[in-house]
Amino acid sequence: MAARLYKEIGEQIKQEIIQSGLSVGDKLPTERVYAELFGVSRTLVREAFIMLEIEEWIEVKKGSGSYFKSRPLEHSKHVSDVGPFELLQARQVMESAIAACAAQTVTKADLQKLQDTLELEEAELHSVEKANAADREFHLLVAQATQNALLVDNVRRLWDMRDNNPMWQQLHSRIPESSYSDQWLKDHEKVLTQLRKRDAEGAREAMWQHLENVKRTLFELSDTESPDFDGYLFS
Amino acid sequence: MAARLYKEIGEQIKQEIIQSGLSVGDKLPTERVYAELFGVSRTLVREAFIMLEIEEWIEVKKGSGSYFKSRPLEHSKHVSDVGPFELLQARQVMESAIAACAAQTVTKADLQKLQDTLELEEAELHSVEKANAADREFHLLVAQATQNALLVDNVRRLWDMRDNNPMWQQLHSRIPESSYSDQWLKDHEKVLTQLRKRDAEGAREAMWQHLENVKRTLFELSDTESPDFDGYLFS
DNA sequence: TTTCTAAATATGGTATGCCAAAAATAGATA
DNA sequence: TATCTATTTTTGGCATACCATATTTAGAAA
Repeated sequence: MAARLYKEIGEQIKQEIIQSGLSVGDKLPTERVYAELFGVSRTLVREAFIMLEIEEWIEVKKGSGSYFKSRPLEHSKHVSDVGPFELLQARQVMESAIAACAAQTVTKADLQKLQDTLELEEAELHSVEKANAADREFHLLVAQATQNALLVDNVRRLWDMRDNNPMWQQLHSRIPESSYSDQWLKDHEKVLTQLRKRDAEGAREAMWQHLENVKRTLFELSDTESPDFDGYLFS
Repeated sequence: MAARLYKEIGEQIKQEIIQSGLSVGDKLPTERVYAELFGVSRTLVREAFIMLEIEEWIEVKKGSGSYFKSRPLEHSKHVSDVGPFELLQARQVMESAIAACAAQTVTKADLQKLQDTLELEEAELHSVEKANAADREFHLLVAQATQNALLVDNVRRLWDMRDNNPMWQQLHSRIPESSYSDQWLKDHEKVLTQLRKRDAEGAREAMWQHLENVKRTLFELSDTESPDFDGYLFS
């Protein structure tokens, strides 16, 4: 069976690292040692090392050796494992809180950028791609107004998941045909208005309502035209 | 200069993929083609392909070829790049919103688990390791009560960052000596009480206040004992 | 013409060998 | 003895060559 032999070797080496009680910074056995240990060529061990290096388990130094770097964070849930509804709910919870936070830290420069993006959205309504890009940009700008890189990072992650989710792409392609775009634009305007007022609760409510509208739109689309989404939306 | 040549080649191939307008599922040029194109051996291209495979850009099929899989999510901010204060602020914004959400979806089973964990925290106050683990468990359980895997995932990510952050470890090691632990325990009890009442705003406020207390504690510790943290906390 | 089969080809998989940089060692020198 | 230097050894970097499997092609049979 064993397609991807280097991966198996890489996993075995991970186990070795753990079981041998290696500490961060410690030197690993050399490629040649592992090659002999596993009875394969050094090439394969080297490929396994590259895998571990990409996954940030080890650091490889020419002429010196390879060193245990860290036991990296667990892998996050995979993009395709999450349904659009679950994703939107997460966005609603997070982004509304972020909007409230942003209302207290937003600068004039931030507000200007948001205004520009809003106008861009309006101008690009006819283009699915560009309107979507501007939409994403607007939400990211709100997060950036918090001055907190981790919050920005989380919003970006959620949007990346959305844009990479095949189910979303299918649904999203139908949206611009409808009149929803206008509603979303008004929603964004409301968010911006509350941010201008530095009204935390107002911004929270505006963002919450916006995503509530998006959820409803998504639900109507999936309900009327694609009954095959049943059970998946709520996964 | 260029240690890790395979990484450079991998990055160049990524650019090629983007610029050539390749769609998901499309076949990539063969390893041999890239080898000739870049004027290197196939071995290096193969190593670059392994990198792209680990990063989920491509899928490699023996005898057939390599195929564009997806343009994966951008790498998140690295653990060590973020200061404890920024991390806590992110947790405060997110976890308070999550607590509010959880108040509306929490089950009796969830409440029982939270209660058990709370008792465990109380019993393990003397052990830094175990108290910390129970602390983490409590916050994760709150997130799990939302029934939303993405929210759980985000909380877990933030805690992973905390536990892997060297600066936090340094600060954290001093905390159990103090009386703060008692305060945190009471905070957790308040959160649980609000969840029992299914009071969203109450839960939000309780969690917010809890993390406000943590922030204050951290600030006092870093202020009084470690002036060298200046400028880093607010990065 | 269509379809099935076998040979040829294309493509990734693995192994071996030599190169270059770093580290360790031995010896000279103060 | 201590320290600097030259040399050897260790270790990863890269290339070439051959193997195994999937795909394609050519040709025979229906």
